[in-house]
Amino acid sequence: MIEFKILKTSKKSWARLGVLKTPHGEVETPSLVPVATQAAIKTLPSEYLTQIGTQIIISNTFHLHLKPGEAIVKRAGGIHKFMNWNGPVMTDSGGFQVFSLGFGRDLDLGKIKKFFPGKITDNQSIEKGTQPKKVKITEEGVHFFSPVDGKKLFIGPKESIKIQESLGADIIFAFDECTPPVASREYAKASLERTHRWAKICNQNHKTKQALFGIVQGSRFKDLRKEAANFINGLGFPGYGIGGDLGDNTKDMMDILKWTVPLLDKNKPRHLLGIGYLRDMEDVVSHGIDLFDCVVPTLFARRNVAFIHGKGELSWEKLNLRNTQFIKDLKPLDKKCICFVCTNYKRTYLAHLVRSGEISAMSLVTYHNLHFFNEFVASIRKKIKQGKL
RNA sequence: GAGGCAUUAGUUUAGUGGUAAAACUUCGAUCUGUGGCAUCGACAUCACCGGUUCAACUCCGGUAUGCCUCC
Repeated sequence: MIEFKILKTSKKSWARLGVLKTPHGEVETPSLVPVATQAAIKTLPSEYLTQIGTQIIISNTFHLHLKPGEAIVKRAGGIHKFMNWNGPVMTDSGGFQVFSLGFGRDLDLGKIKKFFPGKITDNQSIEKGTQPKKVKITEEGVHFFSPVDGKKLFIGPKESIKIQESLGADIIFAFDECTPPVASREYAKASLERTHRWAKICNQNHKTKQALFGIVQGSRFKDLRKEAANFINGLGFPGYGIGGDLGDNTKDMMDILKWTVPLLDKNKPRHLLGIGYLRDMEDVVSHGIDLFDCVVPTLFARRNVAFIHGKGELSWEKLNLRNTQFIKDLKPLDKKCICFVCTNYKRTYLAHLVRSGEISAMSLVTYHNLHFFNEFVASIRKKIKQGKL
């Protein structure tokens, strides 16, 4: 079980400061949840997570089911022992893979709509009844293929819950369909109704003391989002995820939060699924979000992009360590950063590692980026505490 | 000295009588509940000098350089 304690509610916005208590420790909220898809923060040993301010991580049902299989994780004593991380853990339900391996793969697009020349047009939309090419979505669940070996597999609400119970995370998510950003209203409505039926099934089949979060879908449509928030709120989950496509830009995303957040039980934590640009973080928090997971700090690190302090407080810059200028740069990665990497390594060396294809480049930048993001969120918490947000 | 073959992007190679293709490198950009450590751009007076032709990187001759064979 979890317990969510709100320490302070902002008078200026919907932001709040809280503590989320789990069987594996406490999380100060708002908090970033780094992504450990395959029970690993890529390139980083679990021991390092604490020193970079990580309080909770999220792993993935679909991927762990494929490899190594939940039985193996259970046999090892559950996901915490399996990966030697004794802090709080969430598992995503596999609902995102319905999208990422389905329409996302077909159209080569992410869940925030962007213009991809030649792939989609402005007015293209996915109509009700359409299926992705390789994934088949039915009333009972979803027929997937394994990205590892192409093998077919089926995951529905019951299966997802069962797998997540075997994995043993502190917080688990209901199985949903993450809808594509080009879904028509009719598609989104039909999908939402099915996601709601699945949410009920997840709730009924859930037997353990793990906290099961319901997920609010509804795409970019106001009435559907409100309907979703009301419905999910009515099922009595101990927390909520807000997922699916979140419009075309930050403003749309904020609109969606404005529609949904007020309809959710204010005493329960709200998790914004998959969102975490530094650019949006204050906005997201001021619209009432307590937790959010994002691959940006870790994924960008492996693409040689480091995030560093900008001039002011809560300002930042992006550094592409591949750029020529850094090979001769004797400055630390981020002179305002106190992390292990910034206090010990110079840009010239990191740039060299990047150019030489040394694996440690990814590791060191991942370490720094997570430190930076965690510190960034800590500054936001401080701002709420001081009444500035 | 004679003969043969070769010379195309930084590198390694395609290719065609109508101003060039790929991989890697280099330069830059992108990435939001992570199938891929990826994706998308940029970068060449086709060794040099002549000739044939409406048109030559392509055909012909010469020069240079390299490799091979023979004397």
